[in-house]
Amino acid sequence: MKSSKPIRSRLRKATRRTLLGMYGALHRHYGHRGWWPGETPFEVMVGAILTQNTSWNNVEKAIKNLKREKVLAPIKLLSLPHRELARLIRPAGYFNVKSERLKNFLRFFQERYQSSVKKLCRTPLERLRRELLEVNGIGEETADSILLYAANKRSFVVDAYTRRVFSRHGFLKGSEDYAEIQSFFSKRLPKSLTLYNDFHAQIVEVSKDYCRKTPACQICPLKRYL
DNA sequence: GACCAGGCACATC
DNA sequence: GATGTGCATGGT
Repeated sequence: MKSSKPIRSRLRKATRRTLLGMYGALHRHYGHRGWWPGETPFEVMVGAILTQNTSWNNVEKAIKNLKREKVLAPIKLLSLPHRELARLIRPAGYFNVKSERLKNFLRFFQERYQSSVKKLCRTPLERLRRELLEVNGIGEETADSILLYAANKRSFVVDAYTRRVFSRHGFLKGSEDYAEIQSFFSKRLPKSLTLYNDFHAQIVEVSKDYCRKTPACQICPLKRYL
C-alpha cells in the first residue's frame, strides 16, 4: 500500500550511538568545557535569566556591573530598587523586564528556600522544575539551565543552539516544541549529569564557531554527521 | 543601518 | 491552540 510520507520520515534517524558519536567528536575538539560560565551557582541563576534572547557578551557586562557594585547576592539584589537594578543590568537588554523577572525569582528563592542554594538543591528535579516554571519570567529553557548548571540536576537544556545544530544536521525539523526536543535527547542519552552538562556546552561552542552566520561546515568537528 | 543574539508573557484570533 | 507582539542592548 502506498501512502504519503509524513514529514517526519524525512528526518534522519539519530540513535544513542549517533548522539554519543557527535558528543565524542565535539569533546575531542573542544575538550571538557566545565560549564556554565559563572563563578557560583547563584551567579549561574542570575546569568540564566539575563541571557534570555541576549548574547552572553552583553550578559557579562551586566554581571560585571553587579559585581562592581557588590550586589551579586540574593538579599542585596532583592533589596535594590527596580530602577537601580535595571540601570546595572542595562547592557543585557530588556532591562526593565529582566529586572522584574530577577526580582520574581529572588522572591521565590527567598520565600521558598531562604536564598539557600543547598536547600534548593535538595529538592527533587521534577518538583523543583514545576516550582521554577511557576515563577513569572522563568520558562522551560531558563528553568532547565538553572536545574542543570546551578542545581546539578539531570535536565537537558534545549536552546536556540540545540535547535540550530540538530536541525542543520537533519535530525530535527527545528519546529518541534521544547518538550519534544528535550525528550529526543533524554530518551537516547545515558542518564549522566556530566554528559548532559558538557554536551549542551559543546553544542553552544560548535554552533557559535561553525553554524552562525557563515557556516563553515567543511571544517566543523561534526562534518561527518552532515 | 540592518540584522542578530543561549526567551518569555501576554493579547488576539 | 496557533500566531503575533513588546521588550532593548551591543556586536558584526
